[in-house]
Amino acid sequence: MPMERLPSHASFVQLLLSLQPQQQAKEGSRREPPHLTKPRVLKETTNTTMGRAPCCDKANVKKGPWSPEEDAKLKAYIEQYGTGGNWIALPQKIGLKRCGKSCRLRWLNYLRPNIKHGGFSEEEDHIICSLYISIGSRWSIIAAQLPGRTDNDIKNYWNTRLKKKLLGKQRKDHQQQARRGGGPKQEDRSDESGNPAVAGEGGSRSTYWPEPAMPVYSTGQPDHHLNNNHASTTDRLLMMLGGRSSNDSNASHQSPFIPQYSSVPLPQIYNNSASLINPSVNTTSFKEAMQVPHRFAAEVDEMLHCNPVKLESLDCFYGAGGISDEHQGTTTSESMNIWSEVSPLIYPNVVTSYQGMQQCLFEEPVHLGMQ
DNA sequence: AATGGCAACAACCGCAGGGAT
DNA sequence: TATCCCTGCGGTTGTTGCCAT
Repeated sequence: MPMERLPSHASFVQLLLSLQPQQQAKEGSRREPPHLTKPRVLKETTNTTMGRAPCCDKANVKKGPWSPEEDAKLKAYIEQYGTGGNWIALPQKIGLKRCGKSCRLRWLNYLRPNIKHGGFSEEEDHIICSLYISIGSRWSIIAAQLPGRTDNDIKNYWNTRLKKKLLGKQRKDHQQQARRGGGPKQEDRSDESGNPAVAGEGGSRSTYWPEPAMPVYSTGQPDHHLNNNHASTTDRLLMMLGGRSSNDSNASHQSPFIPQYSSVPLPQIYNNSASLINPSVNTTSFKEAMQVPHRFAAEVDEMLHCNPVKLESLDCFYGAGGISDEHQGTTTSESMNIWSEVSPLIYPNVVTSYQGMQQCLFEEPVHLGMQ
């Protein structure tokens, strides 16, 4: 029985509301990477007297890729009887020498009906990016917005492709800039658009970010800062993430994100988005839920500092040609067509978050340390 | 043809949350 | 209330296949 893949607004809000406690727990117990603590040993001997009891008998459990026979067994059983609410006991019933968790994962990520693999569309790319910006690496929530996609799939896709698209473009720009000793130039764009092969899925391992397809966000209010043509994309990203503008004389080369997260009541930013998604939502909980993970901030920070000057490749997060750039033009309307088909859960969330941040910046500078 | 490097994907691991007892 | 057990999640590693040399 496949899970509900298209949650309603209410259920999505519920999901968001459930984020914070988990996040706090995660942050509080962020552990060292396995390679720093202990090697990933295939534990043949398990200590049953200390620590956590193993979920299954590791010695009698098969690991590695699933065979077609195993797949068939598992699928046939679940389709006929369901999981029975107990994954641990399931492999024994079927006669599979697999861990229950492994069975669950195999079913959810591969055998479950209506699963899509590979071939992520540009729309899906942007949905993933948008949600990643909004909520960080909450892959299960992101997956819930992409019918047929699994969190594992999306996670892999992000780690292997999307992230590299950004980083790869950053490096390219950085190199070009180093060669010229100047800032971003118009020919950068024409070079990309004139070379469609590099953006194709097939082949290129040094792909560039595809042509932006996000809508231009209308803030519905005077936007002194963002309508300033001198406002760099860097500034926009910094503000979007709750940091400060690089035009701020106090801006330093330190991470613009992490200190702010630790000291700024960032969730205030999300007031508007909460009420927009569901007016009845408890905004306090929502605000708490929408805290951006520190790890995400650090990651974006790393991207930024790869090339602290030029961030045009991240324009996809804001809209074609930027939010208020003069040359938004036709690309914007085209992208609007694409985005009109996207789940309304996603776009308003990002847009209103952005709005809220602007508001926060202009109305409550004290919260951003801009006093 | 052989080989090394890399990318993509599948799968595993450990932790935290939450329900059941 | 405390404890146990299961599930869900995110991070990470292992495996496979492709490509360049």
